[in-house]
Amino acid sequence: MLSTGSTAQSNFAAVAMMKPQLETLDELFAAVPRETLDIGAGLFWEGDRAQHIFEVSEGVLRIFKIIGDGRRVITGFLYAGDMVGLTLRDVYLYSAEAVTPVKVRRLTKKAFQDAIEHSPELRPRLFALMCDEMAAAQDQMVLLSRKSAEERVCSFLMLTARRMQGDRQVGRTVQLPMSRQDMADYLGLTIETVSRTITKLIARGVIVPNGRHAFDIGKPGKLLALCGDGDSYEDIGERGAKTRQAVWPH
Amino acid sequence: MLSTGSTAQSNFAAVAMMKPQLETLDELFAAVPRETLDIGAGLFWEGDRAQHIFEVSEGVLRIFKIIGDGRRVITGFLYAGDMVGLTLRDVYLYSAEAVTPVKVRRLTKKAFQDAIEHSPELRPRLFALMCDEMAAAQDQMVLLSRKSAEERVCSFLMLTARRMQGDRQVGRTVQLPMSRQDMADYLGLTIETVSRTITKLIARGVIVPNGRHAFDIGKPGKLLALCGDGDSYEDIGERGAKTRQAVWPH
DNA sequence: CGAACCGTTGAAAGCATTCAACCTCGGTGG
DNA sequence: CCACCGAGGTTGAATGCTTTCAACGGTTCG
Repeated sequence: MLSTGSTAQSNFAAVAMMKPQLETLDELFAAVPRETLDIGAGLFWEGDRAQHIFEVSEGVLRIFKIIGDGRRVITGFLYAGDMVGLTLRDVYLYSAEAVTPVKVRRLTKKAFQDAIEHSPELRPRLFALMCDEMAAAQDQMVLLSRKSAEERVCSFLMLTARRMQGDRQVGRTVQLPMSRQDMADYLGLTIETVSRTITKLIARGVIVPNGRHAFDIGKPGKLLALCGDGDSYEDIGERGAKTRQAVWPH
Repeated sequence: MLSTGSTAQSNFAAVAMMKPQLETLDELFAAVPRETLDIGAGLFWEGDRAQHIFEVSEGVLRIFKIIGDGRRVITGFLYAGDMVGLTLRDVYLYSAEAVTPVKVRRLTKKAFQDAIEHSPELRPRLFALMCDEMAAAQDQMVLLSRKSAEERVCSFLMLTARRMQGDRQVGRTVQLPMSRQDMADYLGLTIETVSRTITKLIARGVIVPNGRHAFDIGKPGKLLALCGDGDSYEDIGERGAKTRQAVWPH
């Protein structure tokens, strides 16, 4: 499938000739022209033949699955720098749509695989990326499995705030480019519950509205405590001794 | 699928001769002695330094995270042939315990990485494995996000039945080695809800108890329809005028 | 200006949880 | 041998959080 031989034709060759030692996955896509997606436009659909790998270079994408009777589950939001469509299967397992105007670059799966296969630099980076994705997926399972509506919304605000850092996070502002419906479908709630929860957080001064799709974080410590992750940091909390089980003697 | 004692033997020979072309990830572990875990014993804990990669060669393991106030979320069950501890981070992101008596083999992370790095055969296999894991994680997000208690339990039964296939699935029997509490923590429900749901499924003849930790599937078609994945197959049930919303958004 | 979309708010209903009691089955010890 | 016990599992009733149904407010755009 992926030969190590010196038969490095394919469009990867062009890239390799210009700069034989790619060091980041970004650079892999650098030579490709950017494509534009309007708000709401689809990049690909669940079930489509998976022929390309994409890199988001601007904007926000939502990744989702739909089950039988129309229920939608958003499994993630992707920001600039994230990669989409990473799979070995022959079809995509989810759909991708633009939440905001989006710019992406695409590589054929084959080109991407060749590049990875030929670059000992890139492989650990790809591996790390997939590990991060798994970690995020597990955190999301925790959220969906055991967190209350308030904890879910607070976790989402914190996550998004963290993501924006270095990007455009001015002070303590969180940008939420997606609709309430998107948030609901990501958090496993209804649009009404999301709305009500946000209203309550505002009333308590935890967050301060700044337009409908941005909030200033009024009480960062409180917000963090309300995430329900309750590990360290919880200066505000009162919950007593935590029974951290003894380590297994083996 | 599993490496039995005898194949382990021959693989060991292959490795001993320094045969450079391993073809499956299984073989990587074949030369390593197996370790035994009693029921309930931990393999590693969330936060431990991640120094090893494990392969389950026998039994069932549960993977879980615990948040602040004792809430536990089981993110997966691992069966013979599955790998555990796959991460590039320096600490494990979850804990692993034995549900049944378990046998595992371990490789240091470094040894594993070296093997992968030197084997063009193995890399795509590892990649595929991680893709499968992501796919499973996303299915679980769908389950936790939008499925009813009944749909969750049925999905779990189907999943487990499928996993057992070829292994020890005799006829239409599903083995559930884990406790109801484990099931609840995996499905994002309480133990009582799991119990009640199972009772109802039995009453309807969808499943037939066969000891407390095994069920015969009385009505496979019905069970499948009740999973809520609602793609084809679901004409078996009665559930008359189900407002089958337009199928696909494109 | 009105229509459509998005978001908020209110009231009622529903599904899962919580609290509590009871059952069942192995294991144990008198 | 059998009574007792404890863990795991089941069942019942009440509570509660989120959902559902419905109406209203606000903003954007033709």
